[in-house]
Amino acid sequence: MPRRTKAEALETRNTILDAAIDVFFEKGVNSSSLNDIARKAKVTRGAIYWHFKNKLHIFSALHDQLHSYLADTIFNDLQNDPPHPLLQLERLCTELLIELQHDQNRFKALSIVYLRCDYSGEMGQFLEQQNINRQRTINLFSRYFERAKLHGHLPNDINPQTLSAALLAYISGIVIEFIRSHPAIDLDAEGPGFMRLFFRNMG
Amino acid sequence: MPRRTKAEALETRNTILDAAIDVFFEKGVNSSSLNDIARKAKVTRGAIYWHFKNKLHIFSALHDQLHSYLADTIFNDLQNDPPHPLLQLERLCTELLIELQHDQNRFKALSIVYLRCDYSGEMGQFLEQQNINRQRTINLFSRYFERAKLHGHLPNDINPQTLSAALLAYISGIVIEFIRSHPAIDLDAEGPGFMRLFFRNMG
DNA sequence: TATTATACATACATTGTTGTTTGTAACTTA
DNA sequence: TAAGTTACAAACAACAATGTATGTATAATA
Repeated sequence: MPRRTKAEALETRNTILDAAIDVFFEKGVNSSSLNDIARKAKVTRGAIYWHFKNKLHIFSALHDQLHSYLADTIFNDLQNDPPHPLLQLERLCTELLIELQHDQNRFKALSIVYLRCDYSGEMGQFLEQQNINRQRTINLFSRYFERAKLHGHLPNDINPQTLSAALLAYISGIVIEFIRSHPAIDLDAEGPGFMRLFFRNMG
Repeated sequence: MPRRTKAEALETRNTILDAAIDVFFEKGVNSSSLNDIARKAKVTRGAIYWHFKNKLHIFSALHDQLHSYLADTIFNDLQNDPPHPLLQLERLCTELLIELQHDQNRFKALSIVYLRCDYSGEMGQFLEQQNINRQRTINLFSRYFERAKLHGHLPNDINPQTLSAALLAYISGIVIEFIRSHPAIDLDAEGPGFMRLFFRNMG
């Protein structure tokens, strides 16, 4: 019995996005049909085509909402201007890892992005976006290391940009191995040790 | 003008596999049809269905041939029984990174595995295989670190298994970032620096 | 309150892909 | 050298998914 009010329509849109996450997580982005998503959301494909141009645009919406999170978290953490930037950064990274183990939605989202989609063809555009975000993250990490250098907590021969890129690679690696081998790795138990290893000879 | 001799048939099979790598790399595993592969290999789908049960079995053949490589390389390197295991391991990892930049086929294969396929459904079986290989690699890395400990090159409070897992995550992270951001990262230039960072506080 | 735009559901036409089946020329082997 | 088997090609049937077009009840609006 259409038609719905505007608020209800927005709700429908969110219902579709939530359903898409579940379906993408179960069947993979490519093998998920709009019918699958529609059934999960208990609407028809008509509703989906009303809110989104096609499956790519659904993924795009999910991708956007995922990708601001990391940068925002780091940016907020940087506002604290801590006296021990390295310790602060280590704690932040450790928390991010542990959080991943407990936040089911973030796990699903990252699992989709890293394991359940295929960035060929039109999906390639999202790689570019991920690279932009990657550079931003590296720059944010750098701020910690530059501060650490000012405090004399870091050897002079170390390049903050390189170190940041290394840290990002390290974290990405841990996250991806965690997801790929799930549930073989316990980030609650091993996460802090991993991060300690990276930071142990700096502070 | 069939039929071919046995040697020619094997050649056809390899032609199909080579074509599959190219097509998978271009269109992604999921979006590649057997017709695409057939055209690239200049055969018909009939030939493909003769040699392989379906697309999954083509991928399986590629996956197998890819996944023995890393373990073999490390295993061979271990035979040298070097006096400075840490330096040796650092060199090995650095070489692996640099090689990736120059070996087009390995790049394509890793790009397919990390970026151009979707491990949902039946493809999930390959994740299990990757985990087995992951454990094997960690165990091989551990051998280096245990030797280093014997030589007194490593602090006693460090667990070789954890360190190996960390190293693998680090390398995986670098490789994946390299592939995802291609061609933004130059492993010739940055690879050695990345590895030095990991090993600098040990030897 | 009449009208228009909205928020969908339903139905349809098209297409691409898959697995299978059938056909066939040539290699192999007894 | 004939029979059987192999290594494919070509044709077929069936489905599944997509995009679109149409229908429609209702909210918004003037």
